Amino acid sequence: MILNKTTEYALTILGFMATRNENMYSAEYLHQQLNIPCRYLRRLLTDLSKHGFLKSSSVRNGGFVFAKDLKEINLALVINKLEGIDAICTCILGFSCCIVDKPWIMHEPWMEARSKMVETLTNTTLADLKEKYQIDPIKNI
Amino acid sequence: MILNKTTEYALTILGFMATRNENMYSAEYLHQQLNIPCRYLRRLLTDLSKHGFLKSSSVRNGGFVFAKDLKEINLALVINKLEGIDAICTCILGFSCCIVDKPWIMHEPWMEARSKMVETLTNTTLADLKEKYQIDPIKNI
DNA sequence: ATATATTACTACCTTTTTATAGTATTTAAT
DNA sequence: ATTAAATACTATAAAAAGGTAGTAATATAT
Repeated sequence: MILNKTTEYALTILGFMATRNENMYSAEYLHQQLNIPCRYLRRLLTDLSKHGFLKSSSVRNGGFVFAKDLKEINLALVINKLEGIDAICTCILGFSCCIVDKPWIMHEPWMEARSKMVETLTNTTLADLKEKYQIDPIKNI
Repeated sequence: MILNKTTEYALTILGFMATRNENMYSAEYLHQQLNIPCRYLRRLLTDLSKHGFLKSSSVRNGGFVFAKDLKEINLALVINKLEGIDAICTCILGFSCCIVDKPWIMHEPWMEARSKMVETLTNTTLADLKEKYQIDPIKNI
């Protein structure tokens, strides 16, 4: 009931980028700012590009920028892409031992709890975070 | 944002036990019914006893029964005991990279989403599940 | 054209989680 | 006292997640 590290990193990266006004973020820069293991961070940035959140330019002074409008990226979307919630589960509703004709006893309370969480996460976009937490690039710490 | 297997197993076991009317559940019986790896299940049952949810009797015709009233066991409690949510986090609020004077940008939306989930899970006890899903021991499948 | 600052790919290592195996312990029924 | 049906303990194996290293690819500034 907690995010895994990879997802935590991804949210940290996207949240950081969303609340600054740089026009390009290199892996090296993000590594310095966010204290995420360097090589793992790079791999994750590539993944975030493949997932369509970022686009990369591997050129001098290159790095990563958002591939779409911040309004279009909500937190549930990021979590789903990274944790593959839809893909992993044999049961469309979330649990391996939960099958259609003999559902898991915990199915209903769990899904109720989970859907409330997902609702909140879906309603929060990176644009919302930017609005709330934007950091002035001049006194950028 | 998904439960780990161990927690899933634990909820499955406790939910199963809560909705039947046997007076004793052996590891072997639970294994047959729930399709959880046998040896792992046994260890988990011991853990659930140590956590105070069950009590065991290692005697002929022994097994496991609840150690307390079903009303006193809510789902958040089980999850917390198994996933050690309180213990793991250096930040009291849930994230390793989130420190008091420089909180994680995602802190607020994540905590809001999470607390809604926890609220629902806290409000669901095994007694509620029993009431809703109790299975007649005669036609017990 | 070349050098350079960057990302991309692939293989591998480490740590954590999940699962198994062997043996010891418990205690009621006999 | 012995047997037997159960759990308890400890070590280890297998699988998954997290992290590292080396090298290739990209394409612009020079």
